[in-house]
Amino acid sequence: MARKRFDEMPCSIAQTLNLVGDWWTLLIIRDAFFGARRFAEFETRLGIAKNILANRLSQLVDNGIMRKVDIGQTGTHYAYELTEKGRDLFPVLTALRQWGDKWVYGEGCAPMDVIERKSGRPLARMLPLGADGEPVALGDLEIRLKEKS
Amino acid sequence: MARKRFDEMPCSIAQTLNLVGDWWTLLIIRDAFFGARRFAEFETRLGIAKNILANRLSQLVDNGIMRKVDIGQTGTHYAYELTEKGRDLFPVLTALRQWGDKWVYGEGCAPMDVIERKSGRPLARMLPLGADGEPVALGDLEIRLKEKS
DNA sequence: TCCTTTGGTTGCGTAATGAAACCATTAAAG
DNA sequence: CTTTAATGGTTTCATTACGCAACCAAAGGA
Repeated sequence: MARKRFDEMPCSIAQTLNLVGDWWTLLIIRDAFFGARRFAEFETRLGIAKNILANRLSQLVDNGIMRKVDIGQTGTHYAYELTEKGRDLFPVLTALRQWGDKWVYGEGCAPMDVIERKSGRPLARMLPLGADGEPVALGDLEIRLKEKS
Repeated sequence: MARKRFDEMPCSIAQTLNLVGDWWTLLIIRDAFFGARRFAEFETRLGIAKNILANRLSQLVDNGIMRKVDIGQTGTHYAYELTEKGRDLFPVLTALRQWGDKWVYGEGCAPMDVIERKSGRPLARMLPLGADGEPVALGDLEIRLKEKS
């Protein structure tokens, strides 16, 4: 049967995965962060089939995560770029990358570094912090579900 | 054809998605964080088909993200629990949740809050920080690819 | 004028998904 | 001791989505 949707799950994680949680979508967004803008660019960088790419890009545009800009004079050249909503996924990609750096490649063996030009150093490891700015302990967390109105 | 694998992509994001990037896997991990341990618990919480759940759990165990523990005396009761590698995905889930809180539900309308007991307040918004502890500007980043040895 | 580039769409075969039925082992109930 | 239920799956089968390749239309360039 069709892929199951998580639409009805009252959970931000499920909802987010519903929008960007498929095999290719986050990689498209990654390449957009890394500078890809054109249809053909995404195609060759990712090695993705054209129909899948077209489908995913139009979903991303529909969901307000990317925007299709008509460049060139008459309408056969387009650029796809991230909206603010899309750029706001940067923490998600960073968390994924840092996990892979540590657990897939091992500390110091990652195939790519993301460097802050200002300091010349890599980004700090992202950790969920409490209100006081200290890393939280998993055991100190409490999930509070809201009543549905 | 089969789903395309990202095995060969030299990128921590692709590698991480390869391990946890499928439709159900991150939701299984989410429920593990929220206290689910038994096969049937995951099944009813998620509404997932048994074959898919069995498949995903065994993948997670194979990849070292979860561990299958024999509870009960003789071997018909098992608990699935996160390893350290799995618990280390908490930043990923937090980033996904916070994005959905903001962009799907809107600030203050999220269906669940994650509260730090110590302070009684929700976690801070996760942001990629530079080496100096200040949030990074997207424009100030540089990707540095390592040569393959 | 013809050829190439861009950005797709269409068909088709195959793999993965999801529902339901089935099953073996063990605990619990009577 | 026999029967019943629960746990944790496996199997079967229909449906869907993925991936490849071929095709295509509009615009630009030679």
